[in-house]
Amino acid sequence: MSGLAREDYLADIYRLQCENPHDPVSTGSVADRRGVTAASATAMFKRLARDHLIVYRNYGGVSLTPEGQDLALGVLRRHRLVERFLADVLHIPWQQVDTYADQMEHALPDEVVDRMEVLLENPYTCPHGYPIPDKHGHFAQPDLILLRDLSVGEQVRVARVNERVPGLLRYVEDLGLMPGSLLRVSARNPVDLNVTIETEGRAHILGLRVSEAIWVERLESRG
Amino acid sequence: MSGLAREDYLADIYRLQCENPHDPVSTGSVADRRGVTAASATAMFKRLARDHLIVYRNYGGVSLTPEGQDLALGVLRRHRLVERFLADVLHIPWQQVDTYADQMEHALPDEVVDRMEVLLENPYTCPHGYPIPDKHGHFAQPDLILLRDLSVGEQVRVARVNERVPGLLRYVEDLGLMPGSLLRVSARNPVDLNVTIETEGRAHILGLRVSEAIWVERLESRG
DNA sequence: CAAGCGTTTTAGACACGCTTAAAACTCTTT
DNA sequence: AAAGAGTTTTAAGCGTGTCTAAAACGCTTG
Repeated sequence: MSGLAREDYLADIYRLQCENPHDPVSTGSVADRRGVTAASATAMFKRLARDHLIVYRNYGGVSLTPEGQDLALGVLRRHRLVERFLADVLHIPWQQVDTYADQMEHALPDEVVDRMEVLLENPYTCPHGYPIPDKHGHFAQPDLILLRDLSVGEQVRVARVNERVPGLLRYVEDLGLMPGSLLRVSARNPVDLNVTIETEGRAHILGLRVSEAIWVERLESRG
Repeated sequence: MSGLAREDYLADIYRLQCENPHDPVSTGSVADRRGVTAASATAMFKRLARDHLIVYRNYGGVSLTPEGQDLALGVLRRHRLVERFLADVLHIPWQQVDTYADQMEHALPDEVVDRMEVLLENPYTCPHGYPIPDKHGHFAQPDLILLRDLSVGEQVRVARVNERVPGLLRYVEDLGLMPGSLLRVSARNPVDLNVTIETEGRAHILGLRVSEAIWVERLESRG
């Protein structure tokens, strides 16, 4: 009845769609993300398409139907609320909450998720800065820029850190660049694309792998 | 790899074993408890026996191996800690926590369960009074008596209420007979087996269905 | 435009977990 | 001891979700 893996596929399709909104999501990218073979992804696509949760054309990738997107947003809501819960209530390090939330998110009754939301006082992002959809699938979409794309001298606040880049969370924590941290771009190297930033009085040189995994928001300018 | 339903079967076999420690657990009783057909239970028994988690003889019922019992106790631990968590932290009514915990218990990583235990300050019973095994499967086994078996005049404390008797939790709550409540047996009817009790100044007549679903402990008598 | 490479789909297989229907067994009852 | 009732097991089938190996496709390159 329920279908356990289905929702995971839908959520991953949604995430991939967001990362690259222009083209449809390829079989291989979903298979990679889920850690299964392309053949398995194809088989799942057929089931999801049969149930009108995705649109699937042979050799042409997939996209979510409105119905599929609703389900995907529900999974993301559960996932990110659970992450917040694990971090804020159970004090589990933020490096681990994504993995744990992946395991837990399917089994949680709606009422439990809703009560967690109340307990947490309606957070609107997960600990890594991704938005938490409300019960109707709505969520804030603030104007964020990749750290990679900043100019020298800009002062910004860290808003989001990609939780699926191996080792990044640990690294970012050591540097004091968690969501909410303030930083200033003090230099850019146009050849190797390194970015030098200053935060809490210390300077750090960030490579491309890092600077394109961190989103920031410009500080409100007055006047 | 993991096997989702397997653990449910093991836990239910354990529960049934406790209810009737003398004979082995029958196929039908497990099937009833799990809400599946006897054929399904038989099929699962073969898988569990193949993996040395139960001992299974054709037409002869099943019993847990030490390994199977360890797993079963782990499930019970998770189940009852989650119940406590749902009741105490998320304030979900105790009538519902058993159902929700059933859904959640498989998906919870050990670390999450352990942190819940710390947050709850190491409770040793679930909200209905069943003991919570520790990480090694050990748990307190206090001397409890069925309310059914009390004599007139005895003063006792409610210790445990069977959470799987339909409607009982609601009924018991209305009567003020939650675990911890004190009561005195004021009469017994030897024909219809009704028991009359007094609690908080009010008297109630309890039928057999109720009196054999509530365990009590005798109050410490001072020497 | 054809060759070739990488991606995707098909084909065939398997484990899990469930079903119904029929056969086998056990136990009680006469 | 045979009959019958109730329980349990077998048999056959279905959906999910995965795999490997082989075939089909599509795109880039010579």
